[in-house]
Amino acid sequence: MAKHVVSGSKRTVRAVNAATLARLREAGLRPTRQRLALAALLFDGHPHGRHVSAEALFGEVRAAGAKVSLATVYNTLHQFTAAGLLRELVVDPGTSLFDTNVGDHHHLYFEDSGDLRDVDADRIEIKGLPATPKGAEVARVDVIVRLRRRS
Amino acid sequence: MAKHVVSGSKRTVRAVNAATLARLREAGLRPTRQRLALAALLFDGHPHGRHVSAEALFGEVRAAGAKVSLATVYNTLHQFTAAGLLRELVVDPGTSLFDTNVGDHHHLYFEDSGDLRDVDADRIEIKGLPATPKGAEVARVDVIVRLRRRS
DNA sequence: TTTTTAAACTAGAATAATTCTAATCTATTG
DNA sequence: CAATAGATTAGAATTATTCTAGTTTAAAAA
Ligand SMILES: [Mn+2]
Ligand SMILES: [Mn+2]
Ligand SMILES: [Zn+2]
Ligand SMILES: [Zn+2]
Repeated sequence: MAKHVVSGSKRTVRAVNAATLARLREAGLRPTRQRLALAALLFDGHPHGRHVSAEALFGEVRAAGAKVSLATVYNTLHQFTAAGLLRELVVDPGTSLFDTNVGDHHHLYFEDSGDLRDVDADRIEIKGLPATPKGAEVARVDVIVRLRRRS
Repeated sequence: MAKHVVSGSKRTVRAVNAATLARLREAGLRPTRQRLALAALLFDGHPHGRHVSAEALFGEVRAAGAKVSLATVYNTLHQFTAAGLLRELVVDPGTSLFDTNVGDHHHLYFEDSGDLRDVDADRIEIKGLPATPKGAEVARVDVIVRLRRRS
């Protein structure tokens, strides 16, 4: 996988994933140190996508040694969401999750373990929904199947 | 519609909706002044059900002249939910809504107006969902169709 | 009835998630 | 390199919700 060299401030030079860099550039977002670190955690080496909370990602990025504030984590998650790189999603009251899978899909939520699995939208069919009202359009359909241990 | 007389503390006597009283009794919840006031707002005269936030219900109950604390509103909403009289639901990050319709149904959410409409579950059919894993059961399926003004 | 008691209620403090502010820093452009 | 718009940050603020611990009350017992 090709790496590109990006000149940072001073003499710091870091190798950066080309796809990540392209993603940010296309979104009109400057490839800053913080965004690159967060994008790497979000998008690199997760072929099946991931679901992450702001607090959890903050923990990861700090553990990875990058200096990023919590405010920047929130800013970045919302910017990535606005740019279509992420989707925001709520399965439990209280916290948002950010989903790196921005394709049309739904969720299987295991209430006991907290596990969340994707279900491709093109594998399922929803019949009988009321007609979309005149002047409105469907922004998104969210299906969450909540599972618990049997009886 | 029949009213029952309930003896309150001291010499206070209030007329109370019989169905509301029965609902609380069946749930094993004492019909306190506060619960009766909240139940009246939630269940009386809303044939099509309602979706309400804790803060909004708190405003209503105070406007109705009842002295009820916000803590009691939260306690009561959660007790009613545990008793199956309400369902908790999140359409937007940040706040829970409590739904007086506890039948199997889904939602149409108008992002611009904040309006939320029920869609009976038996009018819709969802095909292609993965088989429920062994040892698990479906606790609930939530479908939220998010609508916005066209183009 | 009155008494007793567990349950319920409450104000206010505490917590959790998120957003805001205003000062500092930096990626980009000229 | 210098200028600058955009980005980052610490910490304060806000919002939704929960907790604490003292008070009240509905229901049961006497
Ligand atoms: Mn958000
Ligand atoms: Mn809740
Ligand atoms: Zn997903
Ligand atoms: Zn509903």
